[in-house]
Amino acid sequence: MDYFNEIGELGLGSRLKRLSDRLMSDAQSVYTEFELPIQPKWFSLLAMLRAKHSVSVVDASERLGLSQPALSQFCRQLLDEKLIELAADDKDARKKIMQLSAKGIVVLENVQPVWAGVEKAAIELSKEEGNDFYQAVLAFESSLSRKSLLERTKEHLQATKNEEIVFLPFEKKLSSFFNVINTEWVEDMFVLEDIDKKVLQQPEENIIKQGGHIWFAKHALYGIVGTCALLKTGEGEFELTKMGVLSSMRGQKIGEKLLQYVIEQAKAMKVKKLYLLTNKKCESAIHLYEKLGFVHCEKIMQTYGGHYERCNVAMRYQSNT
Amino acid sequence: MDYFNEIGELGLGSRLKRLSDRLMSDAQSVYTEFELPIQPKWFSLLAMLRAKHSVSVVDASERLGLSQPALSQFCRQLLDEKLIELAADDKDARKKIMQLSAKGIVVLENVQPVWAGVEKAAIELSKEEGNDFYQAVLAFESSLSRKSLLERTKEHLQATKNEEIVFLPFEKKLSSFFNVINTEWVEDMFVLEDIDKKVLQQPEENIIKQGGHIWFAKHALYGIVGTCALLKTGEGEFELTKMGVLSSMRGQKIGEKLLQYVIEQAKAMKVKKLYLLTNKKCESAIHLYEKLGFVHCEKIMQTYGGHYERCNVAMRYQSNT
DNA sequence: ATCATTTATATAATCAATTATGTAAATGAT
DNA sequence: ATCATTTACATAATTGATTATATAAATGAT
Repeated sequence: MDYFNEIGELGLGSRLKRLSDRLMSDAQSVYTEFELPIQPKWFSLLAMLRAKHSVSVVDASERLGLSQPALSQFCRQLLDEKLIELAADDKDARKKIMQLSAKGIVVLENVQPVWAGVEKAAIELSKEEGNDFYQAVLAFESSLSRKSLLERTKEHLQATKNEEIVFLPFEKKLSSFFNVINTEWVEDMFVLEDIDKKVLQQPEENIIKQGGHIWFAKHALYGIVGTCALLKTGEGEFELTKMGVLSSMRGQKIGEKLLQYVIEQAKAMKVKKLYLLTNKKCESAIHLYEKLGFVHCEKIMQTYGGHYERCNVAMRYQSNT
Repeated sequence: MDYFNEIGELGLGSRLKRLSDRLMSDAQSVYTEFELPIQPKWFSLLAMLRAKHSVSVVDASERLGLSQPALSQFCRQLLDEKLIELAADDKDARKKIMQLSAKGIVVLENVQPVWAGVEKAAIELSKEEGNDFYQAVLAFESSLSRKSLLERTKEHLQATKNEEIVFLPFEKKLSSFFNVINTEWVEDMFVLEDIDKKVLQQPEENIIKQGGHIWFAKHALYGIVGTCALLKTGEGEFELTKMGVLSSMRGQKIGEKLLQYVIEQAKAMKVKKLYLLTNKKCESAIHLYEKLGFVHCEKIMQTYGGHYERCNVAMRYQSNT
């Protein structure tokens, strides 16, 4: 079964690639079948030389929409086959003017009937289902040259790009995000321990069902890009933990907005004690905690510091209102 | 200026290639612009994994219309990026079942909005000129799968393939054929001498204007494939010379038909003496001459043999009627 | 059960294009 | 007139796919 039917217009590029490969390979077979002494890749250049008599390398590359090195190579190959000859330009000594040799003229004349057959077949194919595929291609190309796919895509996405971050509460289907976003930064700074894996892989069991909370930061364009949890460690006592932002999205204040949101939620829930345990290596995080109202606290360290191997910093939220 | 507009449907394959390259490169730019951590070439596989959950390598290659090694490589690359995981098949230990990893699921979710933007842009582009380009592509694909371009081309050419050879008298625009066809075999057997070049490059001056004749054999499918000249060397005296058939067309009795035709023409012109000068190396040609009524002749050798450096065989046509 | 054939995947070699870069000639601003 | 920039082309390195081929597992005929 053909999967491209299921992804629709989104797969148009790959689909066209497949289509053109099919046509090109059929053309290749025609050349083989009728033992024509030319390669299909030369086709457009040879057709042009037949009609226009002479072109320079760069000129041809522009007209055919191929790179200059590609034409430079065709030129050499056709020279080897003696199908073309080079002439100098009167005004510009850098230019190489390609033109058909006597042999080239003869070969092309003789290839003509086969090309005519391919053309008839292509026209038949193009018109078979009522509409004219060839005309549709021309129309599509002209739409494309008015405004490229990239520009159009950007326009469609621009609107969403600057939308605010929104925050979502835990849902089962978001579990993977909690795991992946945290795994990324923990592995980056420490070694992922078994206790980490357990919590990250089963956040529902280990956080939510224990009375804790998890939130996610969602960007309109990039989806879920950050997460943060509150682990319940006693009545009205919560440890802020597993806060992370995708590395590709850092530097956009997403962490700050997320932390702010979590603090607001904690306040709304009338949390009595909000604290966190971390490590000196996490400098930028600590800087952020300090900025939003967490203060270093020896008492917290003594009470909870032992829970984690890598803990050497403990902070408590100090409401400044 | 775009040369493809001038060659029409014949250039459809190359044109579609260019079009798909443009779309793919735009897609590439979208990925770069929005810093998505996936490569465009993975797109169709990832889209499939997102929808279908799991596929084997060969299964995916068939559904996507790519080769198995291509999918095998995508599989490795996606494994390196940790976007997929491999599972074993219960029944077949050879199979590798690909499925998205937790990271893969997260990345794909986050890529989703961008894909949606590309899709919107593609739909817009496809429908901009009234008709629906996407639908036209589907229709074209279905026509193609009913009967390929190759099959259709063969059908169109089959009719002409078995048509008879026809013979044409000299025309200025056919000069190149006289030159190229003869140059090919002469260079193959001997060294092309200055006298050869002169006659071949200017057949009108050196043969026609001297009262001689040139004919060409034309194949319906392959065009001009053979040529032969009668050089006037006296009143009612003609030397049969410069007879050649394109090497790619040998073994199809074209030489025989051509020689037969030239002999008929000579008879119709009431030629008194028809002879030829050649070299022992040209065995198959000599065999043909003998078959059609030429006999070895010492007198011809003495009279005309000195004209050519490489002449060591002389023959005269002996009408057998 | 055994052996030949087929199937699933991997690896190597190849191909047709690209991008990046270098060289020489032409252009154009000072 | 001179020098920096641009243009035309060539060459090297790279990419993204292919075809050809090898290996191991499964299938199926005897």
